[in-house]
Amino acid sequence: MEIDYSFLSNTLLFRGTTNDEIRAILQCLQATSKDYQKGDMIYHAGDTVDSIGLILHGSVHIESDDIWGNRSILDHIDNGQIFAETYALIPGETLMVNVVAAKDCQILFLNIGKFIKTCSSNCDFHTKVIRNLLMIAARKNLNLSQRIFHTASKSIRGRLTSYLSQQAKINGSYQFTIPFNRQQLADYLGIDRSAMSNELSKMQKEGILSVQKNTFHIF
Amino acid sequence: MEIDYSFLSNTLLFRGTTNDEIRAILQCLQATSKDYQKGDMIYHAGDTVDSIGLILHGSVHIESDDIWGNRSILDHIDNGQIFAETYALIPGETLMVNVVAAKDCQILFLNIGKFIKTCSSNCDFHTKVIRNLLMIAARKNLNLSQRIFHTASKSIRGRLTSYLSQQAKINGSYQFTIPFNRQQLADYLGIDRSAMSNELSKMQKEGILSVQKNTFHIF
DNA sequence: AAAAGTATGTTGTTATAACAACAAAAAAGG
DNA sequence: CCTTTTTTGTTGTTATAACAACATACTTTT
Repeated sequence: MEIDYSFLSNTLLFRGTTNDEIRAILQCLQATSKDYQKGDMIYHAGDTVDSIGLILHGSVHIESDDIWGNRSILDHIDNGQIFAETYALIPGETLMVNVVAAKDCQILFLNIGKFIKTCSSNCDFHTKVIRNLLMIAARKNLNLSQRIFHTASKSIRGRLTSYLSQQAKINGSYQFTIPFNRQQLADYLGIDRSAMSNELSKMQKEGILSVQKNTFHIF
Repeated sequence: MEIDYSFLSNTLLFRGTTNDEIRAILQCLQATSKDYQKGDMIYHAGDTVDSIGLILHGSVHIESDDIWGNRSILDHIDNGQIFAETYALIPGETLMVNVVAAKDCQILFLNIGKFIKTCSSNCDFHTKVIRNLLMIAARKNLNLSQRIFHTASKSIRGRLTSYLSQQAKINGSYQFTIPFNRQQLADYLGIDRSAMSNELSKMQKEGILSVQKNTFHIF
């Protein structure tokens, strides 16, 4: 397996490690890589896993199929990011979701479950990876909490204002651009797209905000 | 400060550490304890924090006040558990919620932010605490993901079946008892209590399930 | 045991969001 | 540049959940 160390050392997981350390860690983590074609299922709902996936090339979707067969995309994971770390860390916990290749991709699998539990060599670089994992988990936690927060209101208006207020705060400006199109924003907030469009129109008529494409201006 | 080492060594954060190690860790984490009376605000929304709280006695609520002053309880943290770890780990991130004493309580504050960033002594017991923190974060992650999952459906029926199916699976039985009363379940699923009661009645009439208090039986 | 306080179920009304269907605008492709 | 596809906005209808108000059951207190 050809390893691109400079790529890995720029990922959140390996941040702050040297090439030598990465080499050692990959050994510990029993790293293997595998290629997938767009649409391939990488992990199935119901699987138990002990390896996280790190995306070397391409991207994946975290998807959920409900009982009626409706597929919804819960998350998009890009190049350099990891997935399934929660499930790899908690032994025996079954995946609620599918992981599907969004593009052709190459995944590096790292057996983190075994690593956490049994790898005895408590060297410096072990701690680095665990710290990095902790920071990734904390960040993910924050994102999940925020989403729950923004969907707490029962009205479309309430959810929009919650989300948009936060975006304004993050950007430090009443004018900002969001990383979603309308459908994605509606999915994120758990509401119907057309109803949301309608509400945004009303808010513009009321003079609360203005929108051009993904750029919002709150008054 | 009197430290109850046997209590601490039974918490998830200090699991697997000896009394001597706990003593050293508390030093590193600049541990201080403080007493609060029921209703006291421990952390305010908008604060930035670098210390996590570990509950020595009592319990706290994670609360949110919306713009209209409606207070909703997002989480209940008990004796031995920690709070604010996400915010302590991510520098500069402001709290979205209030932490309020649910009972008279004693909180041990641990400066984890500084610890993660600057504490240089990478000893065995440091790694233990970080590992424990990672496991706590992963578990929290899973809980948040599951809540998002159960609130993904737009109908009350859908949310109930999602939640109840999972409970049945966790308990390995079609008969199980949930840790919520009706109001708490409704809050968790983000729906109106009376509407939920109504839906549960319908489901019972349809012969899908039966309920007595918090005990469900799915057919 | 009575009284007060909570929790739960029931019902009817109302507001609102989902849904469907389409038009208009924007982006992508040839 | 024209065609096709995708995205967004608009409208009307319908289903449904929120809400309010109350009755009943269950707890807790004294």
